[in-house]
Amino acid sequence: MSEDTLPISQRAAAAPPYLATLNPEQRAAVEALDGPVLVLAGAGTGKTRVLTTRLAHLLSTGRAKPWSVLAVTFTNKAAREMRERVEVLLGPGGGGLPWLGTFHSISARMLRTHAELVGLKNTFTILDTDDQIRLLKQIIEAENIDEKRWPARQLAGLLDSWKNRALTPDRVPKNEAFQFADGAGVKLYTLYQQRLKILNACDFGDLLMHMIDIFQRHADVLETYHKKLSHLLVDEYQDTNVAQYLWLRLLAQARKNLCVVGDDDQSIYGWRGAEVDNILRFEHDFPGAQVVRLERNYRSTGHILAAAAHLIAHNRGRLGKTLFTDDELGARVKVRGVWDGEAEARLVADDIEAWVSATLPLPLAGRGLGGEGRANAQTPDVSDRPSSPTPPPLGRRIYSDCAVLVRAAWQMRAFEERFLMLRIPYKVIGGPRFFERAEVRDAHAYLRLIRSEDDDLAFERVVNQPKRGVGEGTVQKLHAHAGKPQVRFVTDHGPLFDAETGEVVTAQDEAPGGATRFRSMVAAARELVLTDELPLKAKTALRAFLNDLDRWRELSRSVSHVELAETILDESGYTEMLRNDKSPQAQTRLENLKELVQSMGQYDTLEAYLEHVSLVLDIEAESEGENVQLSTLHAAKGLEWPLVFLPGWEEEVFPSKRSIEESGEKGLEEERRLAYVGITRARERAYISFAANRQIYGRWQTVLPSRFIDELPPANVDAISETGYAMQAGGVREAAARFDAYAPGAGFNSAYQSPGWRRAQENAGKRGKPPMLEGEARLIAKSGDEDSHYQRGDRIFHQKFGYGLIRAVEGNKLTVDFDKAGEKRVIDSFVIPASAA
DNA sequence: AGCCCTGTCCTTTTT
DNA sequence: GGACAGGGCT
Repeated sequence: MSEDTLPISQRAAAAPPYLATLNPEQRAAVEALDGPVLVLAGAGTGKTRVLTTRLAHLLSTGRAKPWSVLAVTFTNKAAREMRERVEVLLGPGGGGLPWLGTFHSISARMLRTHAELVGLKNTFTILDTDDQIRLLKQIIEAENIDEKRWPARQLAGLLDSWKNRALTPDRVPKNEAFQFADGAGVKLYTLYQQRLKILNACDFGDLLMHMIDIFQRHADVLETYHKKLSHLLVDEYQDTNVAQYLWLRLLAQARKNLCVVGDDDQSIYGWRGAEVDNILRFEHDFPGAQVVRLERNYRSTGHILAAAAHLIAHNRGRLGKTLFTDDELGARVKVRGVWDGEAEARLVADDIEAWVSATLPLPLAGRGLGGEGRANAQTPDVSDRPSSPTPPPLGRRIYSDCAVLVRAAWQMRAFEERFLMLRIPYKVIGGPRFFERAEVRDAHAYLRLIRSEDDDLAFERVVNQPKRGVGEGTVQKLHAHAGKPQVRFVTDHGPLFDAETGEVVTAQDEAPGGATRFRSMVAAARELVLTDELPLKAKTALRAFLNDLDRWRELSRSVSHVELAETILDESGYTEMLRNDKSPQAQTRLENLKELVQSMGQYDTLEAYLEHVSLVLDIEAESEGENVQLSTLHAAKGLEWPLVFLPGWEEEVFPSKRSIEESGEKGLEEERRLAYVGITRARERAYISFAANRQIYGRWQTVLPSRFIDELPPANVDAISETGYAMQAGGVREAAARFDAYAPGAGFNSAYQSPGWRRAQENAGKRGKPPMLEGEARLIAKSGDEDSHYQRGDRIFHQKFGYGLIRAVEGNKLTVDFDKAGEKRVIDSFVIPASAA
C-alpha cells in the first residue's frame, strides 16, 4: 500500500513508504530502534530487507547519523548489497555509511589508526593464507621441527582457532598449549607473532584480536568509539566467533543499541570458530533484549519448505522456528539415484537444457530472477528488488535461474566438464579469487618489495620469479646470513656499513616487543653479493636483481604507480616469461595482469591500492550474465534460485566424513544445517541426487545414499529415476537396494539417450575426440569384489588406458589388450560398458 | 639450477 | 586427479 492511497487525514501520520511494504513482524524488527534486539530470521523471511530497512529507518528518523551506525556483515558482497539497498531506500545522498563493512575490513580500518598501540606501523601489510603458511614453514624449520610430520597448514589451523577465540599467546589455556609438535605450539605462536611485528604485518585473525586487545587495554580508545558509534547492526549473527563476539560486546556495552539478525539453523561456520551459542545466548548476554521472530517465508513453494523444515527438525538444541508460507505447494522435491558422477552431471545438464528450452512449465507468476530478499508477496513490484538491476521479463527462462550446489569444491569438476562439452554457460560463485592467483600475487610481491625492502616474504616470492638463476641453495644462504645474530639493524634504514672497509657495523639491538631484529633478506643479499660466499652465477643474477629493485624504487618517485607496475612487469621479464609459456593458462594470466594494472588506476597511490587489495577489493566482475551458477553450499548462503540442484548426497561426501570424524554429532548437525541451507535456496524446484559409484581421489568407490535422504518427509518428495541408466548388481548391492526403493524399476541399461547426450557426442566428434559409446553404462568393480562378472571377449573401458578387450579372467584379475597402446596389462580395477557383451 | 619422472599423500567448507 | 617432494639426469 503506498502513501497516497491513504485518506488525507492519515497521510501526515503515515509511516514512511518503505515501512508499508513490511509485514507486522518485519515491521516490529525495524521499528525497535533502540536497545538490544534479536531478530530470528528463518531462511527466506526477508532478513536482509529488515536489516536494510532498519538502517534506513534509523537514518531517516534522525535517530542515528550515517557516520554513527556500525553495520557489520561477513562478506564484502553482503556489505555492498546492503549499501546499495539503503541507497535505494534513501537515495544516494543517504550519506557514506563509513562504518558499513565486514568485521575484518572495519577492524582493519580501526587498527590503522591505532597500530602503534600493538607495536605495528600504520602501514602494516595484511598477510593472506599463503604468506602465513610460508612464514610458519620457516619458523617450524628454524625450530628444527620436522615439517612433514607437523605441517605448517596444521599449525596455521591451530593458530586460527586460538585467534578466533581472541587468545593471545599468553592466554592460551595450558591444556591446549601442547597440541602441536609435542608441546611447541605456543612457542611457535609466540615466535610467529614476533616475526609478524618485525615484518610489520598481521594476519586475518590479528585484525580483530589486536583491536580487542586495544579496546581492553586502552579505555580511552574504546570510549572514542562509544561516542562515535550510536547504533550497531550485525548480519548473520549465528556465524560470529568468540573474537567477533567480544569485539561487538566491547563496542556495544556503553549504549547497548545492538541489533543482531540471524538464524541458528543456518549456522554453517563452526569449523572456523563460529559459536551458535552466541545467538542462543543473546537474551542472556543482553538482558531486556527484544526478540522478533520472522517465520513467514517468501521464497520457496510449500513442498520445498516442508522438506527443509522436516529435515532440520532432526537437529537438537535449536531455538526453533516454524516457517510457513502462503505460497502454493508447487513441485515436490525430487530425489534421484544415478549410476555415477558422470551420469549425475549428464542428468543435471539435461534438466538445465530442458528448462531453458521451455519444456518445463513457466516460472510461477510473480517469481522473477533476483538476489536474496525477493519482494514481499504483498508488493510484487519489480523495483523492490534492487539486487537484480535488470530483471529479465517474467516467464523467460534463463541459465541463471539454475544453480548447482555442491558440498566440496572438487565436486564441481564433473559439472564443469559437462557444461563445457554442451556449451552451457556457467559461472563458479566465489571461484578462485582474483587476488589469490599466482601471477597477481607475484605482481603484488614486486610492488610490496618496492614499497618496503623489509618485506621478506615478497622478496622470496619473486627473487627467482621469473627464473634468473637464484635457486633454493642461494635463498638458504641468504636466510642463514640474514639470521646471523652478530649484526643487527641499528636503525630502520638498514644495516650500517663502515665507509672504509665496507664491513657491517655490528651492534646488539632489540626491536620493540623484545624480538631480536635481524637483517632483511634484501639487506642480507646486499651484503653477500660483496663476498665470495655465493657461486658466481647466482651472485651476478642476485646483483642484477638488486640493481633492478633500486632502479624501480627510484622510478617510483617519478612515475605513477600504474606506470611503475607496467615497467616492473616488463623489465623483470615476467610478461616475457608468460608470453613464452605455451600452456593454455598463460594467456589468461597475461589478461589477469592487464586487469590488475587497470584496477590499480582506480587508486591514487600505490599505498592506497595495496591497502585495499587484501580485504576490500574483489574484482570479480559481478556481471551475472546468463550463467548457470555453480557453487559450494557455503558460498550459496544468502542466494536463491528458481531451480536448485543438490548433487552428491552420499554418505561420507555429504555429510562429509571428516566433519563427523572430527566433530561427531555436532559436526553432523552442522552438515544437516548445510543441507537445510541448500534446500531453502530453491524457489520452485529442488533436485537432490546421489550416485552409486563415485571417483574419490581418482579411485572408483561404491557409495551409499546420504542419511539426509532418509530424513526427508516422504509426502513432499518424489523419489524417481528418470535416467534409465543402468544399475547392475555387483559390488553395489546395498546401494542398489536403496536405489530401488527410490527408483523402482529403474531397469537395466536402457541405453537412454538424452538430447544432451547426443550433443555431447557430436561435439566430441568435432573436437577430434572419438565419440563416446552409445548408451554406455559403466560398471565399476572394486578390487577384491568376488562378484565381478566380466568375461573373456568383453570390451571394457579403463580410466587410465582407455578401451580394450578382455583376454583372460582369473578371479578378480583381468588381462586386457588395450587398443591404444597395443599393450597387455593386468587390471584389477576397471570400468566396463554394460552393453559390451 | 632446473627439468622431468615417480611415488605419496591427500580434500570440506572461508574472512 | 592433483600438489608436492625427492631422486636422477642434463
